[in-house]
Amino acid sequence: MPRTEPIRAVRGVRDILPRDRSLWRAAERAAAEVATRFGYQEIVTPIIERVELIERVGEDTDAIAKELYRFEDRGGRQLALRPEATAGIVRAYFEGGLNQGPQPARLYLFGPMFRYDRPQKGRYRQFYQFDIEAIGSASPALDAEVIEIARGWLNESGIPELKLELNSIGDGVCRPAYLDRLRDYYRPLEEKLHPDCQRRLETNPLRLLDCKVPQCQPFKAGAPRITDHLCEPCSQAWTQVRRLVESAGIEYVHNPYLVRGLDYYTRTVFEFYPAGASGQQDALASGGRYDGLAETEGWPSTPGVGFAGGFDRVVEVMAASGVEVVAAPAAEVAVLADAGLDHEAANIARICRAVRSVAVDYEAKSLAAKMRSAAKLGARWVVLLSADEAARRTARLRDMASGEQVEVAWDELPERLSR
RNA sequence: GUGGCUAUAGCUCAGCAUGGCAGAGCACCAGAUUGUGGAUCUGGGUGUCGCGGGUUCAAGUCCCGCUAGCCACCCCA
Repeated sequence: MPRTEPIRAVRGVRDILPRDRSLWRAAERAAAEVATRFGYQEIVTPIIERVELIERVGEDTDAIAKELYRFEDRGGRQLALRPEATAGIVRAYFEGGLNQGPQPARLYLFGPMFRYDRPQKGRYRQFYQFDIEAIGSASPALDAEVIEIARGWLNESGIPELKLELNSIGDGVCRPAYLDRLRDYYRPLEEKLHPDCQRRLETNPLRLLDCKVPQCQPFKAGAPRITDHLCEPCSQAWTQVRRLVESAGIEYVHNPYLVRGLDYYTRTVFEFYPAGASGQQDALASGGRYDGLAETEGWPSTPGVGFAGGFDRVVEVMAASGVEVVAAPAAEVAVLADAGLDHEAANIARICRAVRSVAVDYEAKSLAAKMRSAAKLGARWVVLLSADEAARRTARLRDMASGEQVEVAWDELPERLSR
């Protein structure tokens, strides 16, 4: 028999198997419950979008240049697998007329996102996010609200110890003037910066602040802080957000180096880390305000705020912190019939399914082997059937915990199983 | 996109330095058990040694290329 290489999964993707699924489900349930409690409704948007939608909002960034999962469809359209949810949700907000309903539109979404980079631990080409967006309001109260939702989700997922970092990056009014100050500060130091940062100095000076290269670190402390140079509206919003977060009982640290690289981000930015996290790579959820995004997409200027949280990493942290979800057995009842009684076994299973989950073992194996399988399945009961009993329309019901076994008429099985 | 490490049974891995019969544990199957379980004992190997090429009398082992995985960098919209 000729053999070929078995077909394996595509590079950088993975399966979530039944044994892991219960933990994922717990994280998803926590997300949906918290979102619902805050009046957010679920939205589902396509995982494919026009490449312009993604490129428009992330032009020039490495992320788009190198990591966008893009392709051409059969009609020659340039498409991308979405790398994040916000751009698509904002598009749907206008296309679906949510801009004409009560504002803000409070929305949440679960789903896979894609990035085309080299896989490593915790970074897959297909990964899963929980996304929250409040679109159509500039109120700082919503910044605090989405922060509270993020914390609520992580807490209810079983991650109580969190670190919240918070910052404001101003807006189109005050940021340009601040960026000039930042450039003025860094220009004399240019030669001491590493090459990427020398380039950033002119192209994207905010990025200088969250550079992680050791040689650039000494200069950060003396750099001007944007929170000291906010315009009046931004400054008031910054004060409000902090006050609201505090009154929600949420501890945070102001990290003046927390930034976003793209112009449409405004004011609030935040990230949640697990308590012990040191590096920048461990953010469980990150978000902020994006008052310039709708306009970037070509829609009417509309404010919005939200966050995205990664299930892959959250589930990892849950497992590491000992969160355990009792997995339900695949079937509560296993039906084991002698050879040739498949019909009768299926009938009995159908009867029992009125009250319990039931799986039939149709394999041609010894009874001992079938009992072994039933035990491993976690079945609480086993229904045994021989030809004699089938003729009488009875079966033996065995309680796997006690080992008690009684002969029962088929019709009485549901009653006995529901005790 | 860059660098390092790795690839042998369904899974985890040993064997490779110094080329010479394809191995272990777990899992799985069967039996002990005149049909009844997760424990125990006994038996069973289920394999293109990732793929392709090269060196050699001989390659799982040495060399080259490719693919994939892991780790880190870049980046994380």
